[in-house]
Amino acid sequence: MIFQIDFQAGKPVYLQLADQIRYAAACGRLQPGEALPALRPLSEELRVNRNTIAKAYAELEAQGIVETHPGKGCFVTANRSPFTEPVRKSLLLTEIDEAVVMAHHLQVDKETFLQLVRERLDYFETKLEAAQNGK
Amino acid sequence: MIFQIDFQAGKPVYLQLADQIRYAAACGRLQPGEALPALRPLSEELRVNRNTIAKAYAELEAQGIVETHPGKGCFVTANRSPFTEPVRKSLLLTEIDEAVVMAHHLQVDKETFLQLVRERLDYFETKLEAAQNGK
DNA sequence: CCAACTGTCCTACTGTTCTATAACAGTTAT
DNA sequence: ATAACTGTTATAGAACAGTAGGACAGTTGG
Repeated sequence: MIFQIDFQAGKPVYLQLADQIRYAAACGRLQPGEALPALRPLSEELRVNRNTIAKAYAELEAQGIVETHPGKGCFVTANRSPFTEPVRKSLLLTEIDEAVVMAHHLQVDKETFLQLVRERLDYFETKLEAAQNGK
Repeated sequence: MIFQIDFQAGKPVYLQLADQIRYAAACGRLQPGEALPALRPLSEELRVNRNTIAKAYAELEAQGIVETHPGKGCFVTANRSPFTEPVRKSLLLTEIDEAVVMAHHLQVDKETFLQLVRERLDYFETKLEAAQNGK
């Protein structure tokens, strides 16, 4: 379990960490029910304050990706979003539009873009299956 | 030309504005060569400081979407990214992965996701063609 | 030239992020 | 019970990002 923080990236450390955990959960490297590293050990490993780790975990809890239990730890949840169906669809469309708009400005054509999306979907699917069979 | 700022969104105003202009350029509502609103009039209309508008324009200039000329104004550029091909592909993959990861946590399956992406691509394509024929 | 417009620069205030520290409360194994 | 873990809360301070207003410099049309 190793996370990589870039202190010169401009992006807040707690968001970098939250992104990486969210990513790991999506590709099965972190399984539902699995415990995240405790605040203090991880804060030492990443050379970051405890509160910064706690803020990342709080961020993920707000998104329904982990649950924290005082005294026990922070655990990856089984997949369930705290948002209603219309809200989830709206959130996802916003994210998709950002990618589509970026593709336009980077002059990536429609078919190339769709091919990239398929590749990434397959990649995550493969990773997920491998992680589930492995355990 | 009307932009909509949400002061309670948590997202910085200058980024909200940059996003909307980038979006408008991608769907042809803003054409290459067209001038953006001047700093002061737009800052009055949106009830924000001139410098906030200027920061949004600077953000877009760094992404190669607009060019500003002191004394003249800020203009939408013909489509050309300031980044090299590998950098552009990496930027786009990061954006795509964010959407794919979000789809996973929102429990949107692969086929539904792909269908949403196709819909949005078609939507932008249609908008772009309509804008180009209209002018 | 000059008035009215354009964007730019500098300074200041505010909120956020991160750090650091301390004290607190729940859980677990001994 | 106690020791050693877990996360939580509160506080303070430094560094930085976001926003704002005044003064400045380039451009344009009368």
